[in-house]
Amino acid sequence: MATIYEVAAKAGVSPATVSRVFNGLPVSAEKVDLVRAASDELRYVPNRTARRLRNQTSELIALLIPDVENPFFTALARGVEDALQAAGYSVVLCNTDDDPAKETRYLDIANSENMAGVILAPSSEDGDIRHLTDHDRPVVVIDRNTGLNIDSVMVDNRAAGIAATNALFDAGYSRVACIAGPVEIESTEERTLGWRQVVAKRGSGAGNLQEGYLQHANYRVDGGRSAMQALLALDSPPDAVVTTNNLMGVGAIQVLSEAGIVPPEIGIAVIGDLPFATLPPRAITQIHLPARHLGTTAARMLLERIRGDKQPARTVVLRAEVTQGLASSALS
Amino acid sequence: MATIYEVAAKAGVSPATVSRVFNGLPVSAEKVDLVRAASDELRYVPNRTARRLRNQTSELIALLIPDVENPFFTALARGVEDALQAAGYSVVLCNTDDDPAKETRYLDIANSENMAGVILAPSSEDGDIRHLTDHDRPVVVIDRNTGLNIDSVMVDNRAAGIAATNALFDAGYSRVACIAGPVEIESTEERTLGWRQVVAKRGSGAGNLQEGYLQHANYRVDGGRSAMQALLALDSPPDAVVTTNNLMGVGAIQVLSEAGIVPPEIGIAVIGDLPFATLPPRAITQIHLPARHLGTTAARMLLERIRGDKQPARTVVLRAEVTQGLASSALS
DNA sequence: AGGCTTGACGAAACCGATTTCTTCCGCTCT
DNA sequence: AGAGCGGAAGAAATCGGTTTCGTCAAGCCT
Repeated sequence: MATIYEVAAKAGVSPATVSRVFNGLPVSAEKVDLVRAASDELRYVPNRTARRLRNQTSELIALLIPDVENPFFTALARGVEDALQAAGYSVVLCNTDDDPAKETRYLDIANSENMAGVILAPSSEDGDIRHLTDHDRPVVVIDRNTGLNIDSVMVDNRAAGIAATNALFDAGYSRVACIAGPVEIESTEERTLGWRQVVAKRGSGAGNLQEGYLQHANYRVDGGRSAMQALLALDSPPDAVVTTNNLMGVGAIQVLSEAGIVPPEIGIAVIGDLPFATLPPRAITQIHLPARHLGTTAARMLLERIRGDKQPARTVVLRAEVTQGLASSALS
Repeated sequence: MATIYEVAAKAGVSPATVSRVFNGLPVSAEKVDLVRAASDELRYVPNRTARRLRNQTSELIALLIPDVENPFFTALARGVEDALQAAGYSVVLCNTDDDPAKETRYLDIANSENMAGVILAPSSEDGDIRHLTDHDRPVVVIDRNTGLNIDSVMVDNRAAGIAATNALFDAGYSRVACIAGPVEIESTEERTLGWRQVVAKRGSGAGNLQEGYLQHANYRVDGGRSAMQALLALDSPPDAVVTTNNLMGVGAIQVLSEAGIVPPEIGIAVIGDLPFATLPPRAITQIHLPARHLGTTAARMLLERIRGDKQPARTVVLRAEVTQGLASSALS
């Protein structure tokens, strides 16, 4: 790797002049040519490490997500990347695996690498977010209330839960269960509250909140599977089910489909998208979470901070959008 | 951010001693205590940029993949991460979006950031891989023949194509079509050759290679959709289809399922995994690509290089594994 | 006791950029 | 003509670590 000194020596100028050429500072046309020729010949690429040590900043932005295998987060990542790429930044994706220790480690890296900013998507447990504000590095948090003075982009999770549940009642189902994620996760709890609220109002008769209709499980496919199996084993199983995330929805649908139960025999509403669903469309109600939009929004807010915006922290709330599934009456 | 100089001043020692304490070099117990106390109090974290400028290396490894939204690549990423994490490295994921320019940009970044190594998964077009060997930085390439002296991990794509096609003939289907990716991509072409080879041998009668049974489309869900629609529109449509990647498989299945055609009325073999499939198991033959294993293997090879292994470049070939689908005879 | 090894540790060089400080040159203005 | 100004460009400081080199004192040997 050629250095700026080698280029300077070859061009017969000082390193300062080479630096000025590369940064567009005023240099005589004659020397510009000399420097360009020398740097081309040596295939000089400025060393970012050295530059960063001096400048105390880079064009790298860290995006921390809990699970690269979850389409919700990869869609979000695309949104982030699209927006930041356009602004000349590069995104490095860090998989925290829902592990606060890994999250903290990557945050430390982002700091000591002098990255330009950080976008943090929630992991199940609260990591040491204080690391962030400490170093006055621009940060945007996605879908998590930190209680700190940090920009955030949220989803209206309560509304999503309400919409999902209402859609099932509207379609004619009456015994609507809920497959929820771990109680520690704020977003899934909010969605569950939305479900509970609608069931309390529209559920049939007195026993509107059937024993066992609320299943907590892990946030992945196998969590959805075991929860659905538990629901099917009930004495009076539900005729419809809401799942509070996409992967649990996949698990639930797998179990039903293995048992030969398909919509509209049962109603299914999934909060989140099923990007690789192989079922006919409209068989399932989906509450589309604006994953990509969350990403672009977070990226734009981060860019404003990087450019020096000092206004108090903002919270932007985005809404989900419903795609209607089949009605229960289609059974007849 | 406290620096090593501030710590040294507070502890009453030289910066060299502080550095030695942090790197486990011999320092008297007394001074170790002084330094630890001072650095704790100042919450000192070594600046990685400065360290790297001196050491010319970091514990960061870049993983370049063409599409973060494709489960094959995210599974691969998990494999890479698992192996490297255990060895004390952190992985940054870069999404090249099948764009040679982006690929080149990330490679340049990996170089000028002095990253410890690079793992490169193929994009459709050949980027400027020569950038890699230039800088004698450890590199492993996944599923692409470079012709250069670079370590690589390959999948036996021909065998996968053969296995997929044989599975359909074995199940009793006789008119087997193929939905292939863009011709430029080597891996999909190899799989297509496998299909062609089996069809030539086992296809019915003279017209064993029906006009239109080979559809080229883009490597995504919509590519699979349009190709499947084209196949259905043929005068004599196939009774089974092989898709040369997972996303095209999803698209094909979606189209079939919308048309009310489900296995075993039609045979489907997908090369790749359908991680979020919502169909009953065994409805579809899957040729499981060892994505995660590809990742761990590549990571391990890279680690050997980072540790100074200088042997000539190696190529490791992994095989896919078949999960059998339903037989055509199940129709009756 | 005197020479020699050994180990701790500070001073200073170094990694490769950027940027300030200075110098130097040519030009304008009175 | 001489003071003053401005632009180009080199010398040197700087970012924050690591590492070499040299010093000094303690311990060991004959």
